[in-house]
Amino acid sequence: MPWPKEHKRNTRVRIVEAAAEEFRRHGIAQVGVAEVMRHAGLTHGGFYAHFDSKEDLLAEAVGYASEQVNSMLDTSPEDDASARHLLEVAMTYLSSFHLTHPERACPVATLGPELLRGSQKVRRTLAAEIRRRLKKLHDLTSAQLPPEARRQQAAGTFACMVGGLILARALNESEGIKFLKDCQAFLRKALPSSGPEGATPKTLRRKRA
Amino acid sequence: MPWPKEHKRNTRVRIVEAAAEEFRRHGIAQVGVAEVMRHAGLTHGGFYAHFDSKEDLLAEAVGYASEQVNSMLDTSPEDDASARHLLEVAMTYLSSFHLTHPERACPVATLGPELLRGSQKVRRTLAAEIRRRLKKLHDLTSAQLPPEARRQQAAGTFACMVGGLILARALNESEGIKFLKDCQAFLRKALPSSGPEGATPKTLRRKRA
DNA sequence: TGTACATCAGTGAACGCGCGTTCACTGATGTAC
DNA sequence: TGTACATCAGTGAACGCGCGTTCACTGATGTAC
Repeated sequence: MPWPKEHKRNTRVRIVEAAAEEFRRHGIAQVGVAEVMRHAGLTHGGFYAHFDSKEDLLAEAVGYASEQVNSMLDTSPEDDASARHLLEVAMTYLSSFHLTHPERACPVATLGPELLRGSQKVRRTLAAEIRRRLKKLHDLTSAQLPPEARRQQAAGTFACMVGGLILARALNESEGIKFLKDCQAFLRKALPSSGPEGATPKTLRRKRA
Repeated sequence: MPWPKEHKRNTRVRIVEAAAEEFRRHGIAQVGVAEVMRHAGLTHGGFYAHFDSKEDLLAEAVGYASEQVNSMLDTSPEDDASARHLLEVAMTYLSSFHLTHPERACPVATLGPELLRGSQKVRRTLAAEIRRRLKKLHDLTSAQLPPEARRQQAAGTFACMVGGLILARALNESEGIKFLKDCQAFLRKALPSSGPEGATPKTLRRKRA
């Protein structure tokens, strides 16, 4: 083998990263294969040695972006505890950082409806990522609640996160940030804390170790 | 004037209607000017006698679609009362009819992020329509609540509506309908009823006349 | 150790299609006489 | 009332650009000897 084993694999990853960033920043139709390749430090001709089509790249980019957001949600800037509450995850999602960095943001919020018009592969990936995130949010709800209540909290919170970010992005920046804060406050009131005493988010943070 | 006065104006409206429907059904990039014109019963050449560009048409189509959704929200299938509660509006928005009819659905949910990449005119129209809807929802909140609570309810409910519909559309139909129902239930619990007694939505319906 | 070689990741010119936009023309309509 | 005319809504061929995709080629690399 004339090339280091991982060389091509690494290049492929670089292309997916570039695509995930550019698609989210500028939209799918607005970003050509050539532009993605340029951002990966390559020329467009080599693209089809890595992917069958632009749509296939898109499907992978969606998976990559979703994974990236999942890890963002798992770690908050102010809180390095490993166990996080549903409410904290929602607060991170509805943060102004997330608002002003579409290139690293949730692909549902940045590309959402566009993805539904993609190939079957793209739609499947999107649906799978949504189910995964939904389950994740569900697992963060209080185990003491009845099953329907947990499902409803996960669904409603997820919806509020996605819709909140999209609507905030459609307004101007300062208006958008205010809108996010209102969504945050709404969820704080809507989501009963894990303890029965109605604790504020601050008191919910549990540090480990 | 060789043609009836309103002839051209009517044609223009037909083009906007066709565009509002096709863009929402298939996406902006997927629907060409020629296709819109065909749906309006015309050929593509005449388009520029009515609009300066596809983007200008899009801006008008967004306004038209938004208005259409506003009137859908103002009238519910089961309730012809003129005064509707915030919760009822949200239930209508999160209905399976709205889910399965993207061509008549809310343009934020069907086109959302795509519109942010449009011309300034498109973005301005979108932002204006969102502010208008937000105000409308705000006015439906209980006047007895403190101002921030009303703002937060309007924002959070709006976010939950938009995000709920988008996420539901990304899942398959039966899964999507379940998801919508969970979002509905979430909002029913989150939104305190106008009366202090915690009435269910049914009891909130006030008929006039 | 050095050199010829085979492999294959990456290059860049080219193709072809779709679509937004333009423009010279057509023909339906109301008006003047 | 009927007819010639001016107007302008609508037609359809054509242009040109961008982009997804293809393909013959290049050249960097590890290997065999």
